[in-house]
Amino acid sequence: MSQVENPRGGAERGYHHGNLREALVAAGMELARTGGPNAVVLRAASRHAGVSHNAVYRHFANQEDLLAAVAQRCLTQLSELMIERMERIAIRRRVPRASARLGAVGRAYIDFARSEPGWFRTAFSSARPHPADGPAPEPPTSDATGAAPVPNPYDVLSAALDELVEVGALARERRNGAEYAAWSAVHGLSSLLLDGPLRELPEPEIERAIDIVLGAIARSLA
Amino acid sequence: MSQVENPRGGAERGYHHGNLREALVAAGMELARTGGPNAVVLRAASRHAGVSHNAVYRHFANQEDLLAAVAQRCLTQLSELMIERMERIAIRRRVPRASARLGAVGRAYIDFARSEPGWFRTAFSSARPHPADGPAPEPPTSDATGAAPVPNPYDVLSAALDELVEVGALARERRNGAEYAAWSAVHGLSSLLLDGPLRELPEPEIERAIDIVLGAIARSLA
DNA sequence: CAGGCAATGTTGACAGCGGCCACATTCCGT
DNA sequence: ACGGAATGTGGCCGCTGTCAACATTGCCTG
Repeated sequence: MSQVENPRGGAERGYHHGNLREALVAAGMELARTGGPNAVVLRAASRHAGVSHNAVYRHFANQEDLLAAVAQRCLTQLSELMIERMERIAIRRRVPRASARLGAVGRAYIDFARSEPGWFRTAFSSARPHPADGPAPEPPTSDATGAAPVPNPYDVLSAALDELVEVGALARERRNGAEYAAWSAVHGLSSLLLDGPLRELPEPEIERAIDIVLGAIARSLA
Repeated sequence: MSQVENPRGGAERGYHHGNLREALVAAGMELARTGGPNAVVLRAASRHAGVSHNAVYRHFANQEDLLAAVAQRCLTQLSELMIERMERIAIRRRVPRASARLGAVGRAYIDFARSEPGWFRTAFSSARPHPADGPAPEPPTSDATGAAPVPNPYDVLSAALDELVEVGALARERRNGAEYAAWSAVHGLSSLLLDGPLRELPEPEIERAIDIVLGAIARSLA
């Protein structure tokens, strides 16, 4: 199931797991994916990692701490989808491209919520960001693993808005605080579609709602 | 603690509680108020109602069912605050009044989330609306208690938008789907302020964010 | 008015969970 | 080589949700 292996590479292991922390987070991600934050359960995660239930406490203070690490990873997943979708936009003229990139970011946010509801709910399950999950554990490394430390949805959205300003499609005095409006709208729609009264909307009506909300964002920035 | 009494009015009771279902929902509301949906626990609720833990199953199918009833009541609480704040607006000229009423509805939504975070989280905790908690139990009553059967946040918001149209402040072709945009914005901001990265914003910045979001809603409707 | 049935509440049991404790094993620096 | 630090194990407790069996009461019917 889990792609996390111990350093020796094989499935067998000695007394020590070798990569337990990562394995536990990965197990937590699987649990969260289908069951949301409430499914991120210590004993299930440890079973999944093939380890005794108390081994968890060598890497996390308690269940909430593990959940926070999983939530952090869910946020990263969301950010990565946003970045990927944004970079896929291929328009040459700068102004429409900047607008399209902002729209793609918003769409990605909503699509992520709808295609990975468990992860989305977990990402915003009220857990504080996990302190020891942000920067890479080894600062002196030549960081060949990747430049982005920990992508954050807020930063991705901000970048898209900054681009709108650079291009001249958004007045600079409107820029200040624009994240609040745009982010609230896409996040709110996502939440309402998952857990709110919009939960039972038929598919075409959902598409209409998405278009309306994204359109309202664009109009409020214009 | 609980204001729910059995029919005989006294604290003592016989074998039957007399009003257990209501007492359990009230107990669930107390639990949800401080601890959110995860705190709505069968055994705690039954203890609170002074009843054996299995008595719950005579009124609710399982814990999720009780939680759904509590969530429904949380939604009602939210709606009532929205209505109260909306009706408090005292402006004579129709157009600014309609705008102010819509703004009051949005403010009420956000204020509710911030002043009763446990209830707000519970209201949107993914539980389906409880079937047997909607219409009043006694339809043949002369309904002196109130005309609104079960106030719904969506309906309150819709009414405010309808008023904008009647007054001429909102073009009729813009009315369609306007709930999605307005509701998403206030709901999203509320969620982000409670459980999202906006959680740690200082108070004045929070006020600024609220003003920005409400302003963006008004502008997107204009 | 009496009997009986349905509604309601109780007791007991079980498995799963989070969190402690003491103990076992292994890794690594000296 | 050795000894402490890091890591993993097993046992235990109280809590929870849920089931099954039983007890009590309200109320309808005859």
